[in-house]
Amino acid sequence: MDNKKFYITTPIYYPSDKLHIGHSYTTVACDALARYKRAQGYDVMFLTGTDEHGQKIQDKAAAKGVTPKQYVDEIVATVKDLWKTMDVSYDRFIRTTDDYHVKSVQKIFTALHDKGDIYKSTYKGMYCKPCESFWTEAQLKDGCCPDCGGPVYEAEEEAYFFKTSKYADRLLQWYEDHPDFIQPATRKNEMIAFIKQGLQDTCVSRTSVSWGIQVPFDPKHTIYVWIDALSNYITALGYGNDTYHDYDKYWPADVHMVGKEILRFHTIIWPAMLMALDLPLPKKVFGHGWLLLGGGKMSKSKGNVIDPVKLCDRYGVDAVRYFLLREVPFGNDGSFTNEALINRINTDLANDLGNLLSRTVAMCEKYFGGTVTAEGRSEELDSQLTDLVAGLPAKVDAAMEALDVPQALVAIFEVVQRANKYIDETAPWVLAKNEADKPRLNTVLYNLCRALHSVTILLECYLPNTAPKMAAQLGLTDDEVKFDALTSHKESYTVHKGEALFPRIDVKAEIAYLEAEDAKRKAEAEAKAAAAAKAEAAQSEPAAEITDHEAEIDFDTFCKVEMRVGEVRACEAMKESKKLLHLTVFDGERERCILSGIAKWYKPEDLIGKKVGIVANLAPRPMMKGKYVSEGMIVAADTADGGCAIAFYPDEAKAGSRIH
RNA sequence: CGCGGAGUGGAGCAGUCCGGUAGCUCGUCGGGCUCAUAACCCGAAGGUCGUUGGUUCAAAUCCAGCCUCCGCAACCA
Repeated sequence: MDNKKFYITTPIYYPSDKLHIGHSYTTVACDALARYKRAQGYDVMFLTGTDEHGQKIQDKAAAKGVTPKQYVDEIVATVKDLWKTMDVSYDRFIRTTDDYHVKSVQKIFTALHDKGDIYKSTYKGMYCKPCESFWTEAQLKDGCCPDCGGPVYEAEEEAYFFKTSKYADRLLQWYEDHPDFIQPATRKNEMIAFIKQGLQDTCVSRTSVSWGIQVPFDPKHTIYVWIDALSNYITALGYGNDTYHDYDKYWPADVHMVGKEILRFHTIIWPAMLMALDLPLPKKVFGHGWLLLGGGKMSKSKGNVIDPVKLCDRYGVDAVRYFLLREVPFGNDGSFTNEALINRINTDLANDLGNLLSRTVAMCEKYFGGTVTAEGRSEELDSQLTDLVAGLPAKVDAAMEALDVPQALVAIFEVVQRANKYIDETAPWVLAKNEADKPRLNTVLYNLCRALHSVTILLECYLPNTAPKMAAQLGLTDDEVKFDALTSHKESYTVHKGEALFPRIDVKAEIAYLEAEDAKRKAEAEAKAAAAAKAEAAQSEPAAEITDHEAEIDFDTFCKVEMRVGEVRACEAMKESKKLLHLTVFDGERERCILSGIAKWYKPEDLIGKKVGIVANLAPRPMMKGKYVSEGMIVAADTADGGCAIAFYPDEAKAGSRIH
């Protein structure tokens, strides 16, 4: 037993805000796996933590008037509280601001640089001046800075790059040699496809962000997320530092549990980094699905986050844990609804499990004063229950080995349901009426206790609060709730009736209550947003709202911009893009093709025949990998809601007229 | 033709690789029981398996085309 180790990690979470139920989902799943392995006698290291650097936190802190460290300290405290509330049994909590991590990351960065796998180049991206931030195209919101909504322009800065591309072949080979490396298998194909379409080297430093770890040999550079965050999995074990000394014992990790959105980084960049460092790769990376809300991903910007603390307060930690572990299918997305949560609690926990314990214990007390024994009279029927119970540990184990936590719970509740049926089949209340049937009655109740005994042991991993309550009612000792007891024989059970495990929830009343709460919350959020908008509007009457002033230009420079009236001769939606309209505009001389990102706000028929302003001397720009060339720009104003409004010219303005 | 996923009774899903009476959970309806948290157990109704065509004795399953939805990528000069 002493050599068996199990190292499991959650992602490190970004503490720019309080965590939501999605984070709880990942962490609780890891907790169940960690508890399970511990119960099996493994030496477990369960790591979680926070990824605390970066622009966004710097901004949030500034907005609040505190230092970034003060800001994250506060959030991290709530994160730790949450895990305490949810009974998450992590062994270690790493913060990327911890000194030892910072030093280790600098060592790793230097080592990669010395090896030639990190080189200096320039980073090109979209830059927002007021925010001093680079954004990727994907991060932009309607072509503007996602933070301030202002315009962005192409810019470049000096940056260090990691040679991810160098490892493409080795990665593919690794996947082939280790078919279980990426879980679930369907995602593996995505990763392979992604690599095959050509890997880019990864930008690993920024000069425009200061809240982060300095590049030791080039202090104006800050190490950008990847090397800082991903390496937490080894620095937390003591790699590159003297704070911990567990690297040899636990690395490589058995499982990195991650959301599907970051699976790519964990199966491509991270392994490539490890290859570059000549370190072993983790055994498995599991990309779980999302807990969707209203069909979409939970996100703070949508205001549709569920606060796990509130749920735990109202329904109990184990109920929430059960829902998370059971409801989201293995590797797929699941959805969170109040109804689903309450149904799960009522059906599985209250009706099936809680009630089974309640009726079993009640009968033991009523008919035998609390003690039932292994003696008695068995019948053929019994094996249908007892065989299922005997086979349960193996089923749970198979599911847990495959990281399929929901399946493990399914197996356990199969036994619970079979036990309920067994009561119906044997009708103990009928047996109780006849003294001659007492031995039979004893056996029936003993079998039920035995079934509940096994269920109690196994459930500890998933419902750490409930299992001890069950053990108390079943009169189990500490030794008897260990995994060894799954296969051992117990002579007798002496039970003690206790409180209901899970009180049944009145569904209608509860839903009504929750809907009222939701409405209240929404109204508050709207009122707040409205007030904020109003305040901003009031404040910004003259100029404050305008953040994109350009440097003053002289008249000649202005004249260089050739704006003319153009007549839209044709306009069509593009099948290749949801955002672009394909316009054919007559500029007085010829028809030109202009692609404009206005499809969201204008239909083709709104524009055909209209006269619009165009920038006529803008350099033609190839778009969509050169499939189209856009020869100009439609003049339009931004609107408050992020949309745009095109200025239409009256008919008197002829196509080709200069606009000044 | 950018990559990928999905379309199965009212809802959510399995089954598709390896063709052969369409299954699970919840919901609905009917019945049984009274030990138990108005819980438990049994039964029924409800689906031309997105669509069109093909292969086959036989297709949810294999092949081809089409439609719709969802990610990612690209894209708002």
